[in-house]
Amino acid sequence: MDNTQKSMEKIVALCKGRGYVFAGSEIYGGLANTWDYGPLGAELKNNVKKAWWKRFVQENPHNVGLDSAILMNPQVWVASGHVGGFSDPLMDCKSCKTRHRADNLIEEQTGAVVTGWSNEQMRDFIREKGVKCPGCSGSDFTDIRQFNLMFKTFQGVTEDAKNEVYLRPETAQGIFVNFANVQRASRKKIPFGIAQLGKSFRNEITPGNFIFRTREFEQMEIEFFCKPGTNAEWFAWWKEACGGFLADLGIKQQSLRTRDHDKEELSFYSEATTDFEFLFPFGWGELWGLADRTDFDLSAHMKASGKSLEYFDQEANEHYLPYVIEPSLGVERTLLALICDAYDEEELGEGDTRTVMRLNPALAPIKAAVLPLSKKLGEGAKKLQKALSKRFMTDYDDSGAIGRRYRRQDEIGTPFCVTYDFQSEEDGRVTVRDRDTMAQERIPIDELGDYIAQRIEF
RNA sequence: GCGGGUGUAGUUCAAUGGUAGAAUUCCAGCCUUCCAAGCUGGUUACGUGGGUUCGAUUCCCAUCACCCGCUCCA
Repeated sequence: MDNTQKSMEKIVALCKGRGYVFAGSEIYGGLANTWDYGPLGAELKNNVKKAWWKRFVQENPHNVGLDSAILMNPQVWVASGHVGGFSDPLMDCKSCKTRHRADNLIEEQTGAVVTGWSNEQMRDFIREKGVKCPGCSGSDFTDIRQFNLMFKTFQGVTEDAKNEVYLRPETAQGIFVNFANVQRASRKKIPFGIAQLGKSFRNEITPGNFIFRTREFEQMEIEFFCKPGTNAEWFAWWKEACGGFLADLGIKQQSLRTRDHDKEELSFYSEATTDFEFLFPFGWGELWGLADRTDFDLSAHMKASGKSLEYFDQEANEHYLPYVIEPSLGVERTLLALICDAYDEEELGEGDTRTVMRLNPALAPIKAAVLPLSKKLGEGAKKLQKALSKRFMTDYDDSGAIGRRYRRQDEIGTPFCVTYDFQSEEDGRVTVRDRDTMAQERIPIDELGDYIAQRIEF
């Protein structure tokens, strides 16, 4: 089944009903676009982050980790271009009610380069040249308003402009400003990468599609520093690595595509950009952005801070400013992609269906559920669950018929259901039922932990 | 933010100017030796705030949230 045939409503309902994702601040009527992760969502999210960290920090010989502050010196955002460039001049067409970026309209229709223009200059220019609305060809626009995508807040107790700080709109800058620190402390040689995982905030004009685009989100970013001239090679390496990681997470091949940006679409500082796009029920959406950012960021910070961020290559006996390959992945988007891909309604015949989340066992929130066949078997079953919980997230369910309990676990993606029956008391074995194949196997209780561990390794 | 649409149990859907019913889910009990069985009982809803009215879930207004577009991006 293609993901576009799946119903986003059903997926959202399941997420809410079973404790993956709740609407934020719900008892107060909610707060737009905020989502809270329930018991299962918190597990899944952690598992995704752990998998990423394991693959790209723990197992990768080049990379090290970092956890930098969300609040940074405002000059960082001036240097990075976010204060000036991370805001859009928007205006609405009064007749057809569509919204447009003033700078884009001018550049498209007149060829004029508007860099550095004030909003008033653009407004007057639009009126003078009769720039038209692409929607209705009219030219009756509202005034231009600036939408800065960065959240502002105040550091310290007084709310004056001096203490104004921003919530970071990306984790990347924390890496760039620590480039020299990390290189020195870790004694890493180029090529090497710095990985960081954390929250970022963007005051998006139009968020939406459940947890796909939110104003508060978590990123998994790597800045990979390499010698200028080797960047294309490393870009190709990372493209491979990103695709491999997504495949290993369990993203289906037919749900994924890559899209290389062409020259016109590229950011002015980028030599190459590839988007990994996922087929959500609402269409293709970007999951992972891979960009060759040249030395744009380090060079900007070097200029603005006056501190050298050059790298000295002992072997070649030369100084240079490294180029950067940036794979930037959204945690919530990955989570949503995994859930959408895993969601399945399976026909069992005679009108009977079961909802199954075919999550990668390594990522599943609950690894094993212990289900005593009868409540009378509670003592032995609870003992078993206690032993398993030393190693894995487990669940225990003795309520209702056994079939119903299997279905509950199917719905939340638990890979293994362990049934403790009357015979278990005698022979010390339990029935392990596989979520995907529904096959059953008798396993000795003392081998159960290893049995599960082997099957959930990432 | 602008335009359009929508708001009744966790979910899906009723009814009504006189304060709401069902299915399913969930919980408890009985029964039950492996895939949503059965029986009994139970919890849970008119998004929020005003207005009109003797009385509003129903009519009006505002607000909040969600969905679809515009725009942006991980």
